[in-house]
Amino acid sequence: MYERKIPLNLNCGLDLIGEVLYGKWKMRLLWFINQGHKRPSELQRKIPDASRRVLTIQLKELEDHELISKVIYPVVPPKVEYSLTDFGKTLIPVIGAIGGWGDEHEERLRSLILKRLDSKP
Amino acid sequence: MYERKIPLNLNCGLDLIGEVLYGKWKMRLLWFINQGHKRPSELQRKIPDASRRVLTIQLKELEDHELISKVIYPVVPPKVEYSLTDFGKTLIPVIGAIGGWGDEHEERLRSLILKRLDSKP
DNA sequence: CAGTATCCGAAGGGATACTG
DNA sequence: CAGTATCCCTTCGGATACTG
Repeated sequence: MYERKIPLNLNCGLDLIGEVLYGKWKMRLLWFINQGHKRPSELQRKIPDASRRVLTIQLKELEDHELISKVIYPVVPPKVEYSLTDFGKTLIPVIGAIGGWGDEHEERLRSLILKRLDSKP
Repeated sequence: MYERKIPLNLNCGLDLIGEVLYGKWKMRLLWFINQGHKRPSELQRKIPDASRRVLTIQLKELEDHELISKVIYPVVPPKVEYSLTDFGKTLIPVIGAIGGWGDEHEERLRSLILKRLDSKP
């Protein structure tokens, strides 16, 4: 049985959603899958900055958390498709709100983030 | 000048909001500050699982990102108060949506998270 | 095409003790 | 009360090469 070394907090909604959405590319994966980009190679093309390994890992986590489901077609070459579960679909408006806020304040955010990095260590 | 070793992605709203909200306790800090819990010791009491050091760091980051502002009263013992900026206030509905989704699916999430941890390594 | 194995560095965050 | 300084370990994610 797995034992986390760093304590897990599951006290409130913010903790809980953190557990399923943390991971650098997860929200984008959900977003693109929702838009109909279902195959791993497609997602990889949509998110070229991510390594294939990490995409696979995060897709697996999303699947374990029942936000997406996976269908493997027994053909050569292999074909795989992901789709949102009903549960996963309920998250889309939330991700929309998050991304919407980010888009709305895009320039300001970019400048604040870069300013902070410049003055850091 | 600071240089990130791990690439920074600032391509879309989801990246940008990630930069300012990543950090284990940041959303909760904003939430509690919004509810009128302004002093560090108060926040510490609200979030006992976090160490004082990390709270200080994350408060500083929120301040650098102009989501909160800090007032230091020149008294002994020291007194400090944080408040949301107008910019920070625009985030509250988003955090509400995030936490709301988490609360709404609380039981299911908790069980999924724990199940995944159990079967992990 | 999809996924796995290995290796490694970066960054987050916890504990503790300390200062003003 | 508020904040800082160390120290250290966990976890995340990147690069690359490989298998079915």
